[in-house]
Amino acid sequence: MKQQKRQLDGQPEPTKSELEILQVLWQKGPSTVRTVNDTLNEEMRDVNYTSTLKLMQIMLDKGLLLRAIEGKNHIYRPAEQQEIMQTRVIKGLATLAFGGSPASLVMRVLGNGDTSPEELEEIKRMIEQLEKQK
Amino acid sequence: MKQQKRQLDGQPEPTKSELEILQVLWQKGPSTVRTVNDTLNEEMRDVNYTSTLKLMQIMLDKGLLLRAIEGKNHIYRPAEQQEIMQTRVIKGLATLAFGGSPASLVMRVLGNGDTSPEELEEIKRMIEQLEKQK
DNA sequence: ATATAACTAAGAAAAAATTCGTAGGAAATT
DNA sequence: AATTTCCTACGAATTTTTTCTTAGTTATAT
Repeated sequence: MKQQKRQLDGQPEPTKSELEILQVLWQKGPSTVRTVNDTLNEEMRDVNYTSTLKLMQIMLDKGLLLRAIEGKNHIYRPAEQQEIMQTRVIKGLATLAFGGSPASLVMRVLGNGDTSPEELEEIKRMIEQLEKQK
Repeated sequence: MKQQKRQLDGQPEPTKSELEILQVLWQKGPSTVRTVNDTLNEEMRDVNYTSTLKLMQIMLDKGLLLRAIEGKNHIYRPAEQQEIMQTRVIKGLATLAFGGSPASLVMRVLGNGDTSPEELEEIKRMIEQLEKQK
């Protein structure tokens, strides 16, 4: 009777390991545990297959993932769009470390210097777009 | 022989609760545990005094905080500048949820719509500054 | 001087997150 | 049909993070 806690109160907040898995799924689209696990091991760090499996089952339980059953395999996919989830975790971090101000978070990233000139241009264009819509 | 782990390998990554405490210290400057705890209780959530104390001691241990002893009281302050630490945690999140691209993180925040026109202007000015420096 | 209040220290408990081991079933291979 | 391989399920152990309890010290006030 505690299993569904996250589903009920507010939106589910993925943990760090959960974010890693979500990122793989966003990249590759719906995938089996095997695929996710292989990707994690290639691109990030050593994880045991059953650890990934267990975590994905927990995420299913929390409502972070959905799955379809195809024969013997299970195919998982994120329950939320990447955009929505990214926005959610950013807001969480802004609250925690930036006095709740996403804008100051942006300033910090930009001030940090590893944004390329092309990216800066792109961001500027986006701002101009936003200002037009106003 | 495990206590100093974080100090040795890489930079210390604050946990969520630790970030809350850092945020108070960044806001108010060097403070006693009492002050930090009161602030947490007023502005964020209920925490027991000794919980805050314990956590700050752990943070001292990890090298996240420094302290000066004044008579009976201990005055804590962040070991790192706010800018540095914020940059660090942002990069962590970018790695975890944005494919390592801080710029796409910025786009996500801006696209999200709760940045005020004034803030947008400010960000745009900042970008122009950055482009000049180039 | 005694009591009260405010502080630190530190171990332990509790909660949350992560990893692992084992069991069992289905499919493929020999 | 037996063996090997690959999968899921799931409890349990581990690790990390957070909270709390108790003890002891110092200052302050009565």
